[in-house]
Amino acid sequence: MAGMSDSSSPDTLGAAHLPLRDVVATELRRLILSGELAPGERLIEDRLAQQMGVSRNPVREAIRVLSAEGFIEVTARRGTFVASMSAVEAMNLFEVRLALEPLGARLAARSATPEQLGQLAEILDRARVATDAGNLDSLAELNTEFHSQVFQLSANSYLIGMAVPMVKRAQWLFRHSAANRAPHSWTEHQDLIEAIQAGDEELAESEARHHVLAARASFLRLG
Amino acid sequence: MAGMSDSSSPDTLGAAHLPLRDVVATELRRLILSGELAPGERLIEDRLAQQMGVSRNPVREAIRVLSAEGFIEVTARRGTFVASMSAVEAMNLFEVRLALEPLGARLAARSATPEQLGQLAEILDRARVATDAGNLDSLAELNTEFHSQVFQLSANSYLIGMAVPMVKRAQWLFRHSAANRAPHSWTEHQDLIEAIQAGDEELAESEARHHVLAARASFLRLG
DNA sequence: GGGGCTAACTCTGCATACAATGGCCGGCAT
DNA sequence: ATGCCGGCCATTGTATGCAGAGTTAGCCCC
Repeated sequence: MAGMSDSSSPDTLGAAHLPLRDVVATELRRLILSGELAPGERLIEDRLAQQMGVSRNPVREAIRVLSAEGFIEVTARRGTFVASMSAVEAMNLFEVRLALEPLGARLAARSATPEQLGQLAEILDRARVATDAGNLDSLAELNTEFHSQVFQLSANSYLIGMAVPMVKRAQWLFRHSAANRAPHSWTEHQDLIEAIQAGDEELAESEARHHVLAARASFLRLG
Repeated sequence: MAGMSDSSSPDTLGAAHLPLRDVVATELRRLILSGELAPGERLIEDRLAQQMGVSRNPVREAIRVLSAEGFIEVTARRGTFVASMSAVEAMNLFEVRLALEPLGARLAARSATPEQLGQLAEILDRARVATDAGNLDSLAELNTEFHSQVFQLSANSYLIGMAVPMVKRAQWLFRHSAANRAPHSWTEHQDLIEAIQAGDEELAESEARHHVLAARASFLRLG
């Protein structure tokens, strides 16, 4: 996805700016994930375009992308709305996570490189700092980053393409459902890292499953 | 836009006609799945627009969708190309199928309605006809339909959204890798239907896993 | 007072027009 | 020849304009 990093942008010199559609898509994702755009809220192309200082065209293209990712719902000729998530849909999401996160963890354990593991550990460090500072917003984003990074380690690009938006949807879910269960979560992450680091596929898969189950249980209690 | 509307639209109450972006997206998918657009081939917006008799705008929006679905690859300012699939990427796809198809089958066994089961059976019937007629193209599409329908039965909309494009990618893979292993495949499908019909979640999951494993093995032999 | 008709407005869908970037080709110097 | 430089062309990126679907509100008629 064009959205993130491009830490390795091999593009031309300097100026090479991202297409506006990507800027808009990223911004829309942020607005939705941060809650500034409420679930069910209608998105008016023209208004968004003016707010972001672009024409409607990049906005429309971004809308197609966000729609494919599940962040918004489009009804032909009737408008686009920020996706909402019913309890049923949340369970649906957990069901899929329960299938994909253990797979991602297993593959990560199989093929992670030391460098990548370092990045994972670094996220964990930043999470500790954020925890101490009580910065919950930051923690939510780090949580997303952590899970995305695990999928990156899987080295399965098809899985990555599916899972990264899924992880973001999950982040959105937590933001809207209730507080985050920060403390538990990160010790589980620690366990997962160790399993991946050890290259223990079975254990990594099991830890990931356990983690998602715990997240679901937590969601159910709060829901 | 010349008037081609009359073909399918009752014209009575509003709507009725699909947005061109959807028409274009569907057509592009077909062209790619059928092989009329070869992997790696470059897609020129203007050319596509003219061929389909529309402006570039619907084409561009369709491109965003297809890109999100993984059928094409877009590099900013350098063009869009029909996605190709290396052996590694094919294995990646199978890995994800191996996670999602058993899940879909399990959920289908849990919540399928008789009506839906009828539709599944009907696909199987059509497949028998196509098999007798030796119509391989038809069989490939029916295969896709079958797997998509199983996911539909799962009643998990999030899963459906992910899995349906995945199934189409898999169809594309078979078309490009080698002939389809029609005979085996459909007895496996029969077994899967029976498990779903019986509401046996464990068995359905197991049958689905077995089916995907067999497909992968077949692919590996031919690859 | 209520049900529908209609007119006006809003917004989406599509097309056309314009800008800017990247690739290509030929010329020039080395 | 080889390699760099500069302009041209093909193609993508972005903006604007226009037509028609959808919605809403007021009006008429019952």
